Amino acid sequence: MKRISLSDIALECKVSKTLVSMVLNGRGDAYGISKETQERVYQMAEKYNYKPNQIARGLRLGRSNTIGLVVSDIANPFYAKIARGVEDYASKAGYNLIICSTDENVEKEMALLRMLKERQVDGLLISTTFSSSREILSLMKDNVPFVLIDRYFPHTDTNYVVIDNYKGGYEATEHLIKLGYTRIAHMTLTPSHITSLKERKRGYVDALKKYNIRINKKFLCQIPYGDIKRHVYKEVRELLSSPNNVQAIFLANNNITLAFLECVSELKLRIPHEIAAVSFDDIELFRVYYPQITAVAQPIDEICRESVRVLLDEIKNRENPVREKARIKLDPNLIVRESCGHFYRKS
Amino acid sequence: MKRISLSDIALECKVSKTLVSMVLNGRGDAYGISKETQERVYQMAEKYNYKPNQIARGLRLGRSNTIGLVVSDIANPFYAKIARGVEDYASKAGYNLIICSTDENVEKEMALLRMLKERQVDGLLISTTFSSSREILSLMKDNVPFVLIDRYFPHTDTNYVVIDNYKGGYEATEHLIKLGYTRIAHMTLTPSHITSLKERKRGYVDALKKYNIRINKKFLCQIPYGDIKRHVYKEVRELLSSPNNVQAIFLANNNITLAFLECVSELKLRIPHEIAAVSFDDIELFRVYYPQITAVAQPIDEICRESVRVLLDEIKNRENPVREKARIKLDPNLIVRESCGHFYRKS
DNA sequence: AATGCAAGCTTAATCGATTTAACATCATGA
DNA sequence: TCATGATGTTAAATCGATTAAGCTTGCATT
Repeated sequence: MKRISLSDIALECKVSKTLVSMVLNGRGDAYGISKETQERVYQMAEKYNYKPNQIARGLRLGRSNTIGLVVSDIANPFYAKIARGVEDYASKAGYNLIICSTDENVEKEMALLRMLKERQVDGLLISTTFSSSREILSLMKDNVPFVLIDRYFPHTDTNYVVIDNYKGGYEATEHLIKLGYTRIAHMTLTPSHITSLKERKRGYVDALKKYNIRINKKFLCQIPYGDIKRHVYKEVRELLSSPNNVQAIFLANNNITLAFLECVSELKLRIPHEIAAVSFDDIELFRVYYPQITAVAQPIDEICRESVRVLLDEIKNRENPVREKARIKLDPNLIVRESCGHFYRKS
Repeated sequence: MKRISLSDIALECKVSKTLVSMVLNGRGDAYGISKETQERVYQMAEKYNYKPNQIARGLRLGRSNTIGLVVSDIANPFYAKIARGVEDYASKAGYNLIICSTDENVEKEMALLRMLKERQVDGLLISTTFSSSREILSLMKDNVPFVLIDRYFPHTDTNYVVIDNYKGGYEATEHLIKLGYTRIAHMTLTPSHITSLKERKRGYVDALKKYNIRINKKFLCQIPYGDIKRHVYKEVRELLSSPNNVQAIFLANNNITLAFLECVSELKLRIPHEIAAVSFDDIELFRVYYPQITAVAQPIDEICRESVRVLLDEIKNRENPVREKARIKLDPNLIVRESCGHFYRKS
């Protein structure tokens, strides 16, 4: 019942632990262990179904071959996909993933980061909910390699792999404008310090400015995380009520759009006739929905590939801390479908 | 830069490691350490921002406080939700989660299980892709506590927390029958040994039998995992072609339904008029879609709560292996929405 | 015969925590 | 005065692996 350890194999083979370790790590030849002995060791390991204790190994080697992934909610399809991509790229390099959800809660994130450090993760991929880089900087003091993904601090010198959210917001809004809409709302989340959402909003505002459309404060809706559905309902009703009369809406992420569509369905609104919509994030639903939802897609695979690459690179070169940080900003991709139609001006 | 260890604190305080360990584990009083010494230790730990190395701790204590979650694909919304629930319940008990995706690939699952054992996970939650309990039984030999979730082997004595898939399949089909449909198809996945899917199919078949509806082999579609979309297209076209003329369909999981809806949208089919549909699994999309999709919902939170409870229980009582295994079968829940309408017999 | 050297293997330290058993020191009671 | 006990603390073993340094052989060389 007891698990088999190196010593057990050594004992059984009547050789030292050292030798067993060398052989099983494939360095038997390099250390000049005779073929016969090696064979004997392999046989015993096989026979007793020996599996090295990676915890002991990790302790000795000072690494865990584990990386931590911190996101707001792993059940959010965007992060679920990120998790999957990161899992694949990380496992190719022999790393495992500990996944943590923060629920956009700063204290929870701090506790999780602390715990991940205690677990000696070799590195971290973080979609942080922090509003300032202060807490993140403490990671640097602790000398834990990390890469910010999805959200970042432009003026802080850290690795990051993000997308150009400003551009995404701008293009989404511009798309609506070019179709003839002028009364365009934007619905986003609070806490409003989340950098990605801030950038999307800035893109929205700038696009309107660029086309000389007056910014209407009433068209800017902030939905609190945690009670999305109810607030979206309220806001949609107001946006469509007579003095406002919104024609189109730019939705800041898949969560909001989900709530929006649910609302649309219950209010029996027709998209795009009664309200046109563009969403950030591209989830399956948007291809399946009728009408199909125009969306700003994030290059998820690329985000995963790059962030893992940068992180592993950082881990390898941990000793050399004066390197350039990787600052990677990927382009989002506006996928035009049917949810914006074409606005025919009421004459 | 170097991380602070127990010895560092001990050295700094001019006391032994033992004492520091005792104090920081909150057992200072129990061991009769003087208040002043305790205070000194706490201060130093604080000052140097000491964080215990959980890997070393794990090695000594023979546990990792980690559990492994093995599913087919963490990007699948059903499993993403499972992961989230499990994360929450596990973290309450101080456990972390290593998540692995098998892609329904037996070899991959074997490799992952091996790796998780090497990492000394304290327990496993597995939605297995194995077709027989043989591989699973080897886990028992290794004395690793585990709970099968979502899929199980009825005749093998393991812990499991599953739902009554037969009942779900039966009720979904019966629902269609009672609405007047008789030409009812079922679309499910291969590999066909996945127990949950087999049970759903059995429920479908039995419901038809019960209501004396002849089972038509052509109405039973097996879609290969890995190329779902293309095959669903082909099958849908055939089902609706003249000699078949299917009126309703029972879709075996959210993956298939997603592909089905995409197909419906492109073929411009109307639900339920041209084809009625019930799906297994209940994802956001189904509430948002127009028409809203009738679905068999799984009690995800309960699955997570129970499986974590059983697993932690098993871990606690690892020494006593002759206990009764937990065999938990939860009820699914048919949520009637709009996608089945009411069949008016062509006269 | 003494030396050098390679081949093959082992000893012991180490990673950072926990824990058992023991050790001082001092006060108390017989 | 000496045993007893409480109080406060520590030495050393342990978990299971890795690795630097060292130790036997036996053989060839001088």
